[in-house]
Amino acid sequence: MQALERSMKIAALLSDADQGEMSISELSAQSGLALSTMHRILQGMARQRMVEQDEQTKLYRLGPVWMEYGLRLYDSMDYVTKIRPELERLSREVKESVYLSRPSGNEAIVMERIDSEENPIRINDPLGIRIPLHIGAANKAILAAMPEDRVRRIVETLIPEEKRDDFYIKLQQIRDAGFAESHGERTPGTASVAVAVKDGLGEVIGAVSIGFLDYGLENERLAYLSEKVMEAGDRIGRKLGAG
Amino acid sequence: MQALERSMKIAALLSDADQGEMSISELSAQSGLALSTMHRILQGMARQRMVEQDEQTKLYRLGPVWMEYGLRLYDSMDYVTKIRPELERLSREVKESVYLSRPSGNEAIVMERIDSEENPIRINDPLGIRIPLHIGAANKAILAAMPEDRVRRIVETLIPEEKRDDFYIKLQQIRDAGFAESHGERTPGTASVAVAVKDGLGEVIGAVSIGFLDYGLENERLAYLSEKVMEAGDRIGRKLGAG
DNA sequence: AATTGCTTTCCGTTTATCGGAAAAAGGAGG
DNA sequence: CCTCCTTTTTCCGATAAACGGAAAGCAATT
Repeated sequence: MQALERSMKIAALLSDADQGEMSISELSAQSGLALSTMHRILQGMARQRMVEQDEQTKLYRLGPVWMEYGLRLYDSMDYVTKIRPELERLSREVKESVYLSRPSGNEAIVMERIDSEENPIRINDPLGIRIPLHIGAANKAILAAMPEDRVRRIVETLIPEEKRDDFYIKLQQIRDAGFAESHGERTPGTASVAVAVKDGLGEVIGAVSIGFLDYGLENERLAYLSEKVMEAGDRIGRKLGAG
Repeated sequence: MQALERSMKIAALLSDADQGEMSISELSAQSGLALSTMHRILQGMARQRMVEQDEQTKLYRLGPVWMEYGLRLYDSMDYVTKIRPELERLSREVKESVYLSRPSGNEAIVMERIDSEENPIRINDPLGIRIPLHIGAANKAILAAMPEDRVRRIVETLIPEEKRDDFYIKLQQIRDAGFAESHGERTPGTASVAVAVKDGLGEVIGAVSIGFLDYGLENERLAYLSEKVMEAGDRIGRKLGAG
């Protein structure tokens, strides 16, 4: 099944590209595939609308199928009707950017971002990026809310042996506090607070988080943000629990 | 490149499936592919995370890559920061569901939906579906705003020869009125009003529309909605034009 | 007009895909 | 607990489909 493998590699390259566009020779160079091979695969991908080629510049970019299926999945997950309005509310309350992440394997995908309209500062984690589950407040909140055996399996693949005990202690602190916080873990100068969200069956379906600048922050503000993020998490959980 | 073709066919089947899940034998039956072939392809797709298999039920469903790339594309299009807040505002104003569609070939994809929190009635076109450009108010608004040669090419592939003249007249009416409306075209009992949205370069990037129940509707309400949708279209256009 | 830097097509070789058939795994019923 | 049936997974030799080097097109640039 190497055609698929190569296609997905190409999709990944395009997704990370500067303007989301690359020439056939650039792709060939970066992937190590021969030009003719690359050309043939791109033709095939284009027929499936996985990529499209700019008529003028000949550059390739990702096609519409990704969004098509992506949006359908998104819409099938109660986001639009149940979760997003709560995120909007939280964002208006705290006047900061608010995120929703969703676990997927050993990582979480940033599913949703609401930028505060009143706060010009944008930390702007892009939607769709994957972040390992041990990094950041949102992901640690997710881990802390998962059943123990699953946590153990994930921790054992992500964290070197000698650091695991510290990490388990950290997770327990998150459970005790009811929220997770991180400072400068992914982006220097920024911090975030987060809580996990469970569906009606008790499954962890993601985490709500607030991202903000970690500069000259008073303790009261931090307490306020963590209070608000917990409230939002509660409200979403109740919405999902009720059906 | 038949592996790709088959994979995308499978993705399409899964996307249309009941709960978004199908067994390998169901897939094999519906696609006409041999079980072993289907199994091999699904394994390959699973390695690329295009599908995932439920550990208990063995059923397959679409994997996370679609959302990953879909969200990144979505985020690269100014939706989150510029367009969505205006849709929220429009939805709050008119207390109805608001949509954003985006053209892609001869069709448009429903990119965004804001359900009014105060109005319990949900028409609920799902996100991600493709609708031919000659169907519905939003899509006709898009067509009416496109350059003439492009319109002609699209109309000639979508509409039978004897009905084209009527259609061109309809498009001109939309241009004159400044908005498009449709009644029961896709879903009986529902109607919508829409305007096209252009970016800074004058390219049509989509249409904003309001969907509502077409029952006992006074003329004033219709005039109000069309007025509001045009205002929202203007605001978005100006945001995009400014950069 | 010639050069350069790309994209696209050609085509003989080879290798990865194909799918029928057999094996394994899971349930349902006795 | 065992048997029968359904569904999933693995095997493997034949074959068609992908491979990629090289040549041909195409379009700016000098």
